[in-house]
Amino acid sequence: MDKQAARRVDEMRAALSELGVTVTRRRAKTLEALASTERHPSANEIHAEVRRWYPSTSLATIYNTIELLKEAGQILELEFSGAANRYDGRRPRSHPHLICLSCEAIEDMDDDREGADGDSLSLDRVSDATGYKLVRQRTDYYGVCPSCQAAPAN
Amino acid sequence: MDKQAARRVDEMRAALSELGVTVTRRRAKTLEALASTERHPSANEIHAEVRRWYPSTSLATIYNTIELLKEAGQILELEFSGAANRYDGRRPRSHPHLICLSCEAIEDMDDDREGADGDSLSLDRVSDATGYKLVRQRTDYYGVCPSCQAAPAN
DNA sequence: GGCGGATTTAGAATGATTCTAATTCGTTAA
DNA sequence: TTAACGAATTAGAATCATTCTAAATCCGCC
Repeated sequence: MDKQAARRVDEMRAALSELGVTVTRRRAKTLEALASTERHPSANEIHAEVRRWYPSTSLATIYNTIELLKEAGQILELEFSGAANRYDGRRPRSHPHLICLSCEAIEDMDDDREGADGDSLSLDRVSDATGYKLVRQRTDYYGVCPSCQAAPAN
Repeated sequence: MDKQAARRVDEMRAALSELGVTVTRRRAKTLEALASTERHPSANEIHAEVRRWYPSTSLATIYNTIELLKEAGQILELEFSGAANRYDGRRPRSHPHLICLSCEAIEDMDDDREGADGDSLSLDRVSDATGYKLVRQRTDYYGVCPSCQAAPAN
C-alpha cells in the first residue's frame, strides 16, 4: 500500500469512527482494498481480496461496510442495472469516469482532461438554477477504451 | 397525445422500421407511452399503460421493445441498481437529469449551452482528450426536489 | 385457407443486493 | 479470569428487476 492509499485509509477510518462504528479487521481490509486500487472494484472483487486475509468473511460484511462508507460520504457508488455496482474509495467526491463498454474497465477522468469550460456544472450552480437541494452528481462517459480499440477481443 | 409526442412516435417508428422490425400494435402503444410522458417511466409503468389497451401484453414484450429502441438509438436508459431502470423516449440524445432521492421523480434538465449538437460536441472533445471512442454520456444530479423540500412526507 | 418467420406469452432462471436469525467477537466490569 | 452485553459477522434465504426459454399466436404473402 503506497503512501496515498495509507492516507485514504486513515481518512476512511476516521470517518467511520466518527459514525461510532468500530473498524474491525475485516473492515480495515475492506478499506485497504478500496484505497489500493484504481480499478473501481465490485463488491465481489473486494470480497475476494478481503478473503485472502480472512477467508471466512461473508459477502454481507462487505456490503455492510460499503453501506457505512456511503453514510460517511467516503465512497462513490457507480450503479449499474445489468452488472454489479462498482466502487471508488479513492476519490469519494463526485467526479467523472470513463467506462469501457467492451472490457468494463472504469477509470477516473482527471479534471484537467475535462473540457476547459467544463461539462458538468457545479452542484451549487445547479441547485441555484433548479431549486433542488443537490447532494451529488454522476457524470460518466461510455465508449470503447484505447486498448479494446486495438484488441477488440479483450 | 400532443403534436410533439406524435412527431416523436413517428421518428421512433421510422427508426424501428429501418432496423427491419415491424411496429406491431403493442409496440406502437409502447412508443406512445414513452413519447407522451415527461415522467421517465420504468418498464413496469410502460407495461401498465400498454395493458390498458392490450391487457394480455407481457412484460417481456416491453423489455423487448425497449431493447429494440436502444439498438435504434431512440431511447435513453437510466440505470439504477436498487430500483427499476427509467426511460426517456422523448429526448434520446444524452442530456442531464435531476433525480429526486425522496420521491424518485426524474426530470430533464434544460441545458442552456446545448445547441442542436451540444452533447456530441462534448463527447467529441472528451474522445479527443482520452482516446476513447465514446458513444454516450450520463450526467445526473441527485438531491431533493423543491416539492419534497416543502412536504418531506412525499 | 395455409405456410413460415416474426412476435408474444407465461413462467422459469439469473444474479446482485438485502434481509434474517443465529453465532461469534470484543470490550468492559466485576 | 470470567461474565455479560452489544456490536459485528455468518450462511443462507428472500427479493426483485431483468433476461431467457419454449411453446403459442399472429400476420403478411402465396
